This record gives sequence, C-alpha cells and structure tokens, in this order.
Amino acid sequence: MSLSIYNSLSRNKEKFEPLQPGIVSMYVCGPTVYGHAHLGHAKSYVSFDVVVRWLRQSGYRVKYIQNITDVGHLTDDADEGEDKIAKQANLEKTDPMEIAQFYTRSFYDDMDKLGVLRPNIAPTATAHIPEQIELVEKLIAKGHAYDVDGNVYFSVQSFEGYGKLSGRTDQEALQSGVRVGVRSEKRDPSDFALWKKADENHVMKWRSPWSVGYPGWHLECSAMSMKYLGETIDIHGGGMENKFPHHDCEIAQSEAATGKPYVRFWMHNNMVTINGIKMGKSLKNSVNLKDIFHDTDPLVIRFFILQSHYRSPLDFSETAIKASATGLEKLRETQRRLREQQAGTAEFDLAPFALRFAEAMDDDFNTPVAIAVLFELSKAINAALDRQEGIATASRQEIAKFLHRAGIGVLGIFNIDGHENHKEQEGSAKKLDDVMEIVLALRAEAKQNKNFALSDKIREMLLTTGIEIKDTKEGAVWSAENRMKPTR
RNA sequence: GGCGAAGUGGCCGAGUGGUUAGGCAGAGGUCUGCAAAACCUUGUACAGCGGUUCAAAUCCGCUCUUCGCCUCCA
Repeated sequence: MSLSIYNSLSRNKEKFEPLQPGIVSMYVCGPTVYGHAHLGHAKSYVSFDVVVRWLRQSGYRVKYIQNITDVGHLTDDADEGEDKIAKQANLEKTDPMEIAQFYTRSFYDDMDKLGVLRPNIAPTATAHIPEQIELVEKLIAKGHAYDVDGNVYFSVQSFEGYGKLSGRTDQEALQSGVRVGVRSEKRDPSDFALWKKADENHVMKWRSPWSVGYPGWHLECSAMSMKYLGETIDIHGGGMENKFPHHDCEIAQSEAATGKPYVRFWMHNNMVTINGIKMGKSLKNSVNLKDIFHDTDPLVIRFFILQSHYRSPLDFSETAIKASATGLEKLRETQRRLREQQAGTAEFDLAPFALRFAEAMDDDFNTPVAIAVLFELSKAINAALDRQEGIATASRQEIAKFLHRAGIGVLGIFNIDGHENHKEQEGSAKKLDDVMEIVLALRAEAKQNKNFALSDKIREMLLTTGIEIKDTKEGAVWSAENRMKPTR
C-alpha cells in the first residue's frame, strides 16, 4: 500500500514520497480576512485538513503552513482598484488591522467548529514584509524583475515555462486577451506586480527600496513558504480558481529566484456550487458558515463535504444536507450500539474493512469511498449485534479502536465528546444527564406497569424540547439536538 | 476565442474495459406494546451518435449540454 496523489502539475496521480524521509512540508493558501468564512472555505480547509490527518496517520510528520492574508489585495484588476480590507475598514468605520484581526478570529472560530485542525504555523502577510522585499530584491538582481517609478514588475519573458501549471503557455494568445493601452509602463502586458507604490490615502503601506507601498498579491505565499518550509516543498494546496494566475505567478517568481523547483505536488480542490452555479464572494450567492451552523451541526457539513471527492465540484442544497445528516446519524448510532450492548461471543473480522478504508484514503484521499466502507462496516456490525451471539469483547474493542481512528482521527466526523464521556462533563450538561436518568427510570417503571399512555406521553413531551427517546434492545436511550454540537 | 473539468438510477455521489459502490428517499418484510432504530428483500443507471473490441457506462471520434479559469475569490 502506498499513497498516491493527483498532481495538478503533471495532471496525473503520482506515488507520493516526501523530499525528506518522514517529513512532509505542506503549504495551503489561506483566506483573505475581510469577511466571514463561507462554504467554499469549509470545503477547501476540510479537504486539506483530511489530507494532513491522513499523512500524519500514515506516520509522517507534517509541517503544515496556512497563511492569513491580511494585506488587502485589490478589488478589481490585479493592478487597479481598491484594497479589499481597507474597503471593508471604511465600511465598518475602523482600520484595516482591526478588520483583519476580527475576521481572522471569526475564521478560526468556524474552522474549529468544523473540526479543522489548526496549522502548525499561520503566518500573516503583514508580518513578513521584509521577507517579501528580500525576494523582490533577489529577482531584480537576477534580472527577472524591473522597477518603473516605484512599481516593480516580474518579467514573464525572463522565465521559461510561465503558465505551465494552468497550461497557459502561449504568450501570444495570452496577450491578445489583454486590454490594449491600459498600462504602458510594463514591458510586457503579462508581467505582474511584485511591489506597488501606494498613493496618498492608501492606509496599509511600508517602506521599500523602490517606494512606500505594498506587496503584489502573489508574493506572500512564495516568501512565507520558502521561509518556513524551504525552497522546494512537498505539497502546495489551494482552490482551483487560483491556478491561474496566482499559482503560476508563485511558481515563476519562486523558481526564478532560487533556480529550484518550487513545489513537488500541487493539489487543487474544486468549487462549491449552489444550484449548479459557482458560489463566490463577488457573486451574491455565498453561504455564510455562521448562518448554516445556526441550525445545522457543523460536523454534518464536514461529513457532507467529505462525501464527495475534493477534486469534484460540490453542489449545495437543503435536501443533500438532510440526507447527509441522516447518514451520519446512522454511523453514530452504530457506535452507540457497539458501546452499550452486552459482550457477546462471536468474533468479528474487521481486517477487510480496515484495509479497504486505508486503500481508499491512499488513493488520492478518496473520502467518499472511505465513508462508503464505513457504512458497510456499520451494517455488518449492526447485523452482528442483532444476532444472538453478539460480538466478543476483544473484537468489540478492536472495532471501537478502528472507528475512533477512522471516524475521529482521520475523517473527524464523529463527536469527540458525544455521549461517551458522561462522567467527565460539567455543569448543565452533567445536570441534564442526571435528570434524564431519573426521567428514563420513571418511564421504565411506567412501562413495566404497562402504563403505555404515560410512557408515550413522556416521550412526546420530551420531543417538544428537542430530546428524542428510543427504546432499543439495550434499553432506552436519548439524544438532544443541542448535544450534537462539538465542543471547541 | 484560449485553457481546463464534467454529464451516472427519484435525489446526492464513487468507480471504471467483463464481477454489488455507498448514502438519502420509495416499496415489501422481520423485530417491537407503540414509535424510532436496526436487519432482510427490492431498483439494473451511466447525455446522444458513430467506431475499436470476443466484451464499453468505462477506450477513440464527433455532436449536444453544463460548469470553472482567462479581473479579486477557497
């Protein structure tokens, strides 16, 4: 068994081996923090979260960098328009740094709820201005960049292979699409900005050898990736829409500066669509995570995302979410049964399931297939538990361990708190447990006396508060809607 | 126009030259005081048209349709 990853650069699945044995260096383009996170962020970061988790599960030490873009890049053209963060600051009548900080916290808040592990390092663009300036200096020294009146541009002509990631290598064709006569100071219309001179009322600006200004929008990723992970890294992830120009520019400026390959494996995740149309900030159809979490368990969203492959587009709809919620509940129910049923005698052959799960994950992180294996396992477990012989304790422990590793460790779709840690809970949660224990005892007594009218009434009344009772083989169990929410 | 992705049963969604994906919904059944859950049974799908092959949903060609990128975007 070995891991293969689809490399956007070669457009093929390739066997993955890190450059340094045992250590994986990984960089993923982080969010620009000028608004709350939406479903697209969720898909992207959940997908890469699972990549990191699986790599770690496979025994690698993963050094995972995910930046925070807190320099506003421009609202319009790459070279024109308004700084997005500054614009939001204006709108909210505060300054850019507060905007950046506020939405950074909001971002992590949402990601935590989705069970996305924090990166090892989360560097910000504003804290790495010197590194970015240094990179520009290097490029100028090597003749790959030029300064025109305080603006520095990367010379695309000087770098062979520009556009190799997106396949946009035909410069003639590229240029014919560029608007005529807009900007004459560039030597070539495809050249992109490394450093921009700021005008009078630009708020976020820094001193540089060329002008008081701000870095170009591709620069930070190259500078920070190289600073923390080295000149050649194993994996660079990001959204598909960033292939061109962002990632192609990153490759150009990085490889021109170092003369070494920048990234070994490029991974691109696909887009979220809503009713078949791309969801985007600039379109008005973006779905805010905080709004969804209001009435949907964040882990259902996570599960929903992982039920499709990261390279497939994901179409969001109410019915699809509901179907996912029901399916996830089924898996959790199996866990519950496994935990609560009396020890049996029969052995359970877990190995084939564990193997298929691992094979799916090794095949370019095929989470939908991995989840399908979990469903099949769930069915097999339930069937075994339904039988007289049940499942022997040793087998049960083995299964529980696997489910914990697969469901919590790798996919992160099961609650960590769940109902299993009753004793460790505190405060109102503990109180609720105690009260429910009493209620269920009284109800059991009513049932014992064949007072079904009363027992049914208890069940109905509890349901109005969102607590559901089920009479299972293992006795009455209950679940409450608000208990589904993961702890932070 | 250029670059790229994709069209799978009621819905979502994997896979891929010959063997069951999986989930949700639906139907029938078992169990159960009832309900729920669970289990069993049930669906024979791969846009269209040609071609290659003993065999194609899977490979090739054409057509149609959808989506993304080519301005910021995960």
